[in-house]
Amino acid sequence: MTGRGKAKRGIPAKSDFNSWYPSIVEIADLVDKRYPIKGMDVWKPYGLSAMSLIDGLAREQMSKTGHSEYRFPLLVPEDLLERENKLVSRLKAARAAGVDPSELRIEEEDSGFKKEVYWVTHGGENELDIPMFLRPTSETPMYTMFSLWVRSHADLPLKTFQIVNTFRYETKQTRSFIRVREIHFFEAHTVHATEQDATEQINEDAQMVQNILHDLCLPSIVSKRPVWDTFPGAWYTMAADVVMPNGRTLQVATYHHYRDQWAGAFDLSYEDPDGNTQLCHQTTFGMSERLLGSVVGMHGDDQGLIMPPAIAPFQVVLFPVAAHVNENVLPAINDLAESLRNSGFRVKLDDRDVRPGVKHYDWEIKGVPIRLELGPRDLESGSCVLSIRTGGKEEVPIEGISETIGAKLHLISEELRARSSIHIESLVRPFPGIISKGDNWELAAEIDDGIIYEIAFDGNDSDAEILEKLTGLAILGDCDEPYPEPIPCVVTGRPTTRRQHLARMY
RNA sequence: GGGCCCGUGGGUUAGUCUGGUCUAUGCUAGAUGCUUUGGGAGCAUUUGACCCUGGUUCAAAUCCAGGCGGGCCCA
Repeated sequence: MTGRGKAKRGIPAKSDFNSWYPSIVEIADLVDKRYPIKGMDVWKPYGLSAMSLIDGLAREQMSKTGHSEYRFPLLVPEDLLERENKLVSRLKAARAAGVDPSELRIEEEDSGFKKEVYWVTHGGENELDIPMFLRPTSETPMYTMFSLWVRSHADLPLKTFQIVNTFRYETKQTRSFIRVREIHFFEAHTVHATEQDATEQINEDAQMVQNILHDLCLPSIVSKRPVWDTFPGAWYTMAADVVMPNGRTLQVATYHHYRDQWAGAFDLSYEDPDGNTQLCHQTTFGMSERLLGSVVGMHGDDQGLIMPPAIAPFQVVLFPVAAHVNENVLPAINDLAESLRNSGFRVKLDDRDVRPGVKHYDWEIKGVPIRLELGPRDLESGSCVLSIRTGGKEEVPIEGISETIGAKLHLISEELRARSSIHIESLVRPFPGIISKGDNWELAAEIDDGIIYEIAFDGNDSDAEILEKLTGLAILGDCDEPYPEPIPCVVTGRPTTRRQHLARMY
């Protein structure tokens, strides 16, 4: 890390995160945002490769836990949506009334879902009898088929997933990977005989999310979302939030326990061993390219991206130095690249005819964990020079290079985890509390921008609203790590172990 | 949902307020040649732009209206 200082290719300082992020995704060649539709970027090979590796992590988890990959159609006929809308409306009304949903009449209420989807209304020049929409998520198409597939308890559990593009007509400001209109979506859907089985699936989902985030070197806050922030049709929603450098949280994974609510709407039932018909219990688990967005946001620095080794499209980039003065350099580095490739590393040999400095900067911006240069001097000494993206440059022997690289990659992952843990800890602080002033509430002390506040909270919806109005922040929900001892709730004063967070969400 | 701002080569930018050698500036990126290679070399040659439609005017990148596209802030 010597002799640097000036901005590279106009990358804004990372301290100016709101400028840095949109610049870096294009400068590092992850996406091209110039496609003329808001919120629909072109995936460039480097970005797509990183995303595919993230998908690989998800597939690995799915495979280990007995999920099978499916692919459902993109288009959904409008009439199927009616079931979903009725379900959502009914649950919404039930919540508002504080009544058990089964005791409620079904109202013809438009859930508003229609506004968020893209519609296909024509086939050629002919208007379609039944319009179709582009899936915003796949409950509707999948559950329609599940009800055909599931007949008996022997068909359960049914554990499925797919990785597809989904569409949402976003009207808010879009951001690459963070808020997009064409979403690269991972969704796992499971069907179980009992609520308990479904609950166990939720636990399995929680573990899988942590496994993936570990590989991405990202700490997270896992919360059970408040009732008003629960996915439509779900019994409850769990979410993992990553904390971005500007202190805003980014929801990167959700998993929902549906109980038998969706099964009721989609006639999804099975015959139990006693010959009785029972409704199924379901879960879903979703992730998206937001995982890549959080990797970009969390690990990058003023020099560019830093790719965690688990998903770096190239873990090692090799380039020759002064190959023209010693004709042995090129064959030697080719051998070196080949041997690293055979050891299982993702390797790129950059033999472009440009000066070495250019290559250093290029690959630094793209966040390649290790750059390896080999020149005439190294041939003499039987060594090569490694530049580590998280810092440091050193000469190492070529003998045993695969082991050396493997160890370095491991250290880089550890370093990234340490950095992001420090980062998240520095942004989460205790809440100063609120004070009652007659009918009004006031903050006990000023709160800072870009900080996540931890609270003990045991209040209801309107208590939460007081907090959210006062702070301009949102409640993430019940953290999966409650307080060991009860603490007075910041609003009601009742002792509670419910640890929650207030944050500005993306 | 409410408000504000901006559209000039691939990127970035000057020019717009005050219409006129603007035949449109600089940087960067691209191409070709020479040359160079252990952290962004140099020289020469060269490609490439006023969002669209209409209006005002002798004259529009510049003023006006509408459209399209993009960005920001607030609820």
